[in-house]
Amino acid sequence: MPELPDVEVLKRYIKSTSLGRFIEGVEVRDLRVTRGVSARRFRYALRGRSIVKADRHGKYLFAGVSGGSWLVMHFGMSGSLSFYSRGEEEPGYTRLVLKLSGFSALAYTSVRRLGFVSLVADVKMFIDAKGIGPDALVIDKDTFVELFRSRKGFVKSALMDQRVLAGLGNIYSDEVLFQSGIHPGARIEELGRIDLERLFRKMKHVLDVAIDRRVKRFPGNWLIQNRSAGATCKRCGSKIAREKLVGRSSYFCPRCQEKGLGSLRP
DNA sequence: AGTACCACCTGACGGC
DNA sequence: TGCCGTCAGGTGGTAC
Repeated sequence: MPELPDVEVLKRYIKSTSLGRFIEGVEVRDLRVTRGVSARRFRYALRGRSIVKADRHGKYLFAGVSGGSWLVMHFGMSGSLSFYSRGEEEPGYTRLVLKLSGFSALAYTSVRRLGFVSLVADVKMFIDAKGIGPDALVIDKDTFVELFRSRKGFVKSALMDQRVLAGLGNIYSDEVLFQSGIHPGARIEELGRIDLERLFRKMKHVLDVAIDRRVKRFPGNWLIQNRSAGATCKRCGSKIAREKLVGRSSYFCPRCQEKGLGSLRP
C-alpha cells in the first residue's frame, strides 16, 4: 500500500522503532529486490553502523546510517516494513532483514517484488538522477499551478507522473479528483487557475488527513472507503463508475465529477 | 509531449 | 476441487 501517505507512515515507523539502533547484520533474501546488489555490499555499507535518520521523497523512503550512506527503499505495489523481535517468527515475504541491537530486526517485505532496496550516497543526488519532481507534501501552490499549466493532457496523468509531482499514485489521485469534483478524464487545458488552486488545496487536505489517520479509518465520505464499481457515492448517492485511463482503473462519481464542469465547482 | 500497451511479479476472487 | 481470466495502491520501456 505504498503511496505518499503510506510511505510517510513507514518513515515514522522507522523513526519510532529503529532510530539509534546499531546494525548487527544484514541478510539479503532475494537478489531481485536488491537489483543484484550483493549481501556482501549491504553488509559492508551497513554493518557496524547505526540508523540515525529517516527521510522520504515522494514514494521513496531513506534510512540514513552513521557515516553518511543511505538505504533507499521503494515499495512497489505490495511492499512494507516490519519491526519485530528476533525471538518472533519472521514476517512473510521478507526480502531483506536488518538485524538490529536489542535482539530486534527490521524486515523489508514484498509479495510481488515490484519495489527494490538499494544503497545511495546522497538523497538529493538520487532524486535528481531519477528525475523525480517536488514532493507533493512540500510543493507550494504557485509551483503546483505553474507545473500543471506547463502541461497538457489528462489531469490524472499529471497527478500520477512522478517527474511532475512525487507521491501520488492511482488511489490518491482518484481521491483528490473526487474531492475536487473533477472528472478523471478532464484535461488540464480545460481547467482554470481557480480549478488548479482547488486541486492543490484538496491534494494537501487529502494527504494531511490520510497521514493523520494512519492510512486506515478514513472519513466515511471519502471515495477510498468504497472505491469499487457500482458502490454508492457517499456524497450524492449515485453509483461509482470505473473507467480505464492512463493504463489504470479510475474510480469516480459521474455526478459529483461531471465532465467539463470546470470552475463551477465550489 | 502525451498516450496506449506490455513487462516485471504474486495472490485473491469469481465463474464454470 | 481445479482451472482460467481479471484485477490489484508500483515503475520503465516501446511504439505511435
